[in-house]
Amino acid sequence: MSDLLERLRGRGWRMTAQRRAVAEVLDGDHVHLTADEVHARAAQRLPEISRATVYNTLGELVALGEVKEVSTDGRAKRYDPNAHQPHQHLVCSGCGTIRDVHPTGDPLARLPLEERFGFTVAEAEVTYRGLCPSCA
Amino acid sequence: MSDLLERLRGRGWRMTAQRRAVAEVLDGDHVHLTADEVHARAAQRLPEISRATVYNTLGELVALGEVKEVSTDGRAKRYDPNAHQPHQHLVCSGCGTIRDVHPTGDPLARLPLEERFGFTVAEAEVTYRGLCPSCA
DNA sequence: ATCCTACGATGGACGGAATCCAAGTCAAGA
DNA sequence: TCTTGACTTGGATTCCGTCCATCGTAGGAT
Repeated sequence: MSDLLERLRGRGWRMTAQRRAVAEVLDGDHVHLTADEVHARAAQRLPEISRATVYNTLGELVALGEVKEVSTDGRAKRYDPNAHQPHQHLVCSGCGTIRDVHPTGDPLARLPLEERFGFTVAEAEVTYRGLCPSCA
Repeated sequence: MSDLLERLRGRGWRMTAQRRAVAEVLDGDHVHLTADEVHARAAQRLPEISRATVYNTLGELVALGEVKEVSTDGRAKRYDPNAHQPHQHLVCSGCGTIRDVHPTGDPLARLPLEERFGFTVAEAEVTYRGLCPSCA
């Protein structure tokens, strides 16, 4: 149990059993769970927890920068607890598994000013697609 | 791109008024329309065209590689008729509009071998996020 | 320790996007 | 022109996620 709960408390989070359950689920393995999967795991500890609460809590964690959202083509969003280390994703086109990867350099720097069209560009998200060893 | 219909016919596509209407919508400006927008524009020519047909046809065009799907967080997918020229996307977090952009260098080259975990990496998709001039 | 109250939780209704399905229609080869 | 299987239709359905009115409770105040 890391200091995630401590950080949240320090930011004025009102600590409830539900929020603790969700935070503890995400604090575990570095997998990329959907909101429903988070709900299922949280419900093992706290059977009455509602889906709405899980969505609310995930949204708050994202807003606080403790968790990142990963949107995978049309399916349910996934939530990535590895938010403090910048990284990108490698997705297997066969089975859909996601791995965190760390490309070199800053992808933002690759977009020249004249290609920004007046946008205030905040981030660059890179998704590598391919086949994992077992699907190849 | 006006030979799109020819290419499709050459691939054994049965040419119907509905498919022609959808293909002609995409053959126009290089904007990134949602399925509903494609439906609305196709319906100007062919008032009774159904949403299901638009979805079917878009799916077929994607499978044929004539159109690319662009999934933008939580919003409706957009369809990119510019499928033959490699490019990346700049997305406005405010209104969802998408622009094609051309970063320098090859994003694939930035993923070191030891970060590929045995995957056969086929492509890198980069999404730049920010605010467009009117949303800023 | 107890009280208060504003913030959080609940779950059912709701909404948008996309898919499914059974029935009707029609393009195009014979 | 006929035939047939591919295509179209629109309504129902699923999947994800949000909204909302109501109830519960964490934690500061007393």
